[in-house]
Amino acid sequence: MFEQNHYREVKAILDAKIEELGLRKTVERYKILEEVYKRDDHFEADELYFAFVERNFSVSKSTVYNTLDLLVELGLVNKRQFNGSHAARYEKSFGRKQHSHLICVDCNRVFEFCDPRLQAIQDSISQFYQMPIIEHSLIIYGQCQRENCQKNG
Amino acid sequence: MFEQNHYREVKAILDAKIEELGLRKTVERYKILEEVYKRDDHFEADELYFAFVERNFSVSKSTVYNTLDLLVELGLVNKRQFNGSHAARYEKSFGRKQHSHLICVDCNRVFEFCDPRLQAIQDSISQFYQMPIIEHSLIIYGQCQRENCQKNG
DNA sequence: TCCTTATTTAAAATTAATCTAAATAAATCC
DNA sequence: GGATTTATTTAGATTAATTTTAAATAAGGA
Repeated sequence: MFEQNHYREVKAILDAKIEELGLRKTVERYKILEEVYKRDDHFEADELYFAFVERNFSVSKSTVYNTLDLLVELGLVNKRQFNGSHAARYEKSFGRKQHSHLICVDCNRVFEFCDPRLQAIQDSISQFYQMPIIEHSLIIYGQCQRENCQKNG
Repeated sequence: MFEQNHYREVKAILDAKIEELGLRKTVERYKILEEVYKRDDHFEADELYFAFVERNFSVSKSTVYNTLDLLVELGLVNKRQFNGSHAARYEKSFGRKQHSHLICVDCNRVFEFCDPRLQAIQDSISQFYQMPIIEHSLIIYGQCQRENCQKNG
């Protein structure tokens, strides 16, 4: 089976960052990175934790939270807060263009899109307010109306 | 003192909606609506609750949460989730243009702006995905760098 | 005024996330 | 390789925001 995700690349990055920062190379950190890069969805910390539980790989929730935070800091993972939902959602970020989300308010399906005009808006705002911009988050809420779309589906 | 907010108008709307939906006109609902329309900030449910406590008007937290939800449903209040912060934030919505937020990641100051290109993006997305759009949320995170800007200020 | 039932309430429960202190295990030293 | 140091993991307790529950209250109609 050929490599289907960017695990090799991001592992190399994590290796380098860990050395640079004098951290330790723990089994958990690499396992979590690997799992994150296997997934294509926008998952909660809890979902990741239970994916491990199901597969009998033992990690604690604390480690899942801590490691996700670390990966976010290192720029390997994005953290987002979607509408209403109390819990934060994560997704891999390496090798992916900065993108926005379109979410179906009925079934919660997530679509990703990229519109260059958003960068233009960001630039204008940065200039107008004379503020350096760190990041932005655009979420559009709509109704996908697919035949199998249903509340909380 | 002249009227400084839209309380009269939104009260009329709430009246109508309450009648239309067969709900009851309770003291709490109008008090909360009034307080929301006195404020110009992006407040948490808790902050609203404590504003009442300080003024010796007794409402329970449950009612604050329930009523804010109701006002959101009726379109009189907007609910937003800003970065990192666990708690949801609310603001009045009547008589206000749809706007986006620019937030200082250091001091949490909130700036509001409006860019017509965002509507254009929304329209394109709606057309491309063939989905009716309910709403959108754009939040830009930057650093305001004012002299009195400081972490958690 | 009485009656029905929507609404409010205090308190308990839930959820997501963080903190704590003890146990474990990387990395370094000899 | 074995001992040592200390970063990391862990289970469990804790916090914060919100929701639920079931009893008490009060709006609106008869």
